[in-house]
Amino acid sequence: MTNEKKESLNFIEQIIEEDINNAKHGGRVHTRFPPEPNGYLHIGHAKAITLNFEIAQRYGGKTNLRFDDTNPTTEDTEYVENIQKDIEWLGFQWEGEPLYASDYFQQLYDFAVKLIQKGKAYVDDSSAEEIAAMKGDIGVPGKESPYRSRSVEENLELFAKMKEGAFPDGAKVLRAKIDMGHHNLLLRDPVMYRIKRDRHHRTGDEWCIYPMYDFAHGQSDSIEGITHSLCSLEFIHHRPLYDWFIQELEIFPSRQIEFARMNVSYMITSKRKLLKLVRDHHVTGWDDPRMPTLSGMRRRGFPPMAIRTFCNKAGITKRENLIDMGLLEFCVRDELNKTAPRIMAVLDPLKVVITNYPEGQTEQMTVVNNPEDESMGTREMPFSREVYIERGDFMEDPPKKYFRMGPGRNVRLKGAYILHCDDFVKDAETGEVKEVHCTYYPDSRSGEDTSGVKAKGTLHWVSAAHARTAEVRLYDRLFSDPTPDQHEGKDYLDFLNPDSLQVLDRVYVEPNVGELQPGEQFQFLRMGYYCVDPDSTADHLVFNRTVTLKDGWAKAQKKG
RNA sequence: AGACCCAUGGUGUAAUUGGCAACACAGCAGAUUUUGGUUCUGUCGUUCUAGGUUCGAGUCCUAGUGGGUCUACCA
Repeated sequence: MTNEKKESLNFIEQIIEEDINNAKHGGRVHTRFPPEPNGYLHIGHAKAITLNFEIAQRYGGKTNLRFDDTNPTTEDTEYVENIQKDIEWLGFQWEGEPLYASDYFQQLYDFAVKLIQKGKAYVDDSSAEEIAAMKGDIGVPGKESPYRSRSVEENLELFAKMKEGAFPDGAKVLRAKIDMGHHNLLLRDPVMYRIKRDRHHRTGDEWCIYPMYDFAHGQSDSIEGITHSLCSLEFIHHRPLYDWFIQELEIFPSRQIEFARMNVSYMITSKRKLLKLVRDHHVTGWDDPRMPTLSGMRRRGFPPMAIRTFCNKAGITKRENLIDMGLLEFCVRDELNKTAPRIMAVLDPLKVVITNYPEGQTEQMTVVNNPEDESMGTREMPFSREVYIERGDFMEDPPKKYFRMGPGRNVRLKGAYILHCDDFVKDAETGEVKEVHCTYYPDSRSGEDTSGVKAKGTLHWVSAAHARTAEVRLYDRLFSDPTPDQHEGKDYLDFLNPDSLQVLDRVYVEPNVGELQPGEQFQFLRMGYYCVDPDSTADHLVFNRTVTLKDGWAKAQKKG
């Protein structure tokens, strides 16, 4: 093996390697990704998914997909399906079939009975309000419930009746008997089971009692033999409870390890806030290309590998973090630069007439598809007397450092000829430049240029007679503030970027792009990366802007 | 108020576990370029504070400061 630089380990990898070295669990590594099927996956989930799957892969382990479906009121199979699709899109495959916490309802019930028999759980008749009132406060001990000292027999009987449906919703709960004075509120006799008669998306009406997160998650981990249960920092206070149940139940000791969730500037990940964006039509849906959801980023054209690279670059620690969205964009560009074929498209067309080019003549110009990857080959582009260039590539009176077209200047059309700009025509009313007149140097053809003419710059272009028309949707960040939901007294909706979507309906695209499939990605030369939207049809092409190219000229201009 | 977690350039993450603080992104300057892209080179800038242990502290100890989390029959 080569002696490469020793790769540094994050703190979770360090724990795992230590466990492997100590032959803990026979050196086995088994992780899980445990979404609740009540919403769409977003960039934050991508981090958890990437971590769980890649870390298991790295140590020859496995990763389960387990739906944490213990709350029938909010959960649905629609989410189950989309979540699976998103994980597969990222390129991961879970071990075996998808698993469900609801598969373990009977086992969980039996666990609860065991705890009752040990005198470690009791049925409480108190209302939710009473339980909250008796909970105490931060720094203030709670009070024990009057039902806390029921006999094991009575508890067993009442719990069985709860299951049979003898009591109305909310009438009783099963609680763990731990310590009402504990400084960790979660250890003040946490609720294990509640009565709820909602129809469950998988078990239907089979159950009317459902376990709470704390009495389902760790137990499910244990049942599946999960060795390292990775979760975000907000569960750190749950760990003593996680461990307490495992110890009292005497079951497989999964270990919970917490890491800081990833925050990305200009993005929000609150399910509630995302839902509101959809409900109030600030976006077109969960898969709107501006959404931080995986389905949104997919539609936007972010390659899954770029998202994974981004998650890895963000790293794993226990600190609060705010990662620059620029890093995500860098990962997207870096990936697309290698993989996306170049085509030419003129977003804001300006007609150029080549006055010395024969009318009715067409030449085929050979253009490389990707200078980064020769194997992607070349294509032919028709060239004729009238072409479109980008309006921004012409200036009546350009400054010295402007490397584009202006009166008297020579500019190359990429892959074609060098043009000399002779004249331009303005609209009498608006003053807008309508047309530019040029002459071409016949011996300057790309690849066989003997003209000796120096071009000021190189422009992309499309032959007017051959161009295809397309709609292009220019997307920008959804919010104008890096942390829209972190401002006191202001709502995140106050920071919605009014220019997050701009629709161009008369874009000219070079003709030889073939049959376009939704999701297909291109670099519009000099303009950015674009992908075919699912709305696109053979008659009406629709492209989404994934991300712009890095633009040194724009930056220089901004500086003035 | 109590408990718990955290603190390294603008941002994020490292530092062979006590031995010359580095990598990436962003920024700046330049070279190359038939994409003002890519690539390449250079450059800017970092250990929260105060004590202590030590030959030696980003790393260990104490205190402080700052930030975060926790009182759902949600997950």
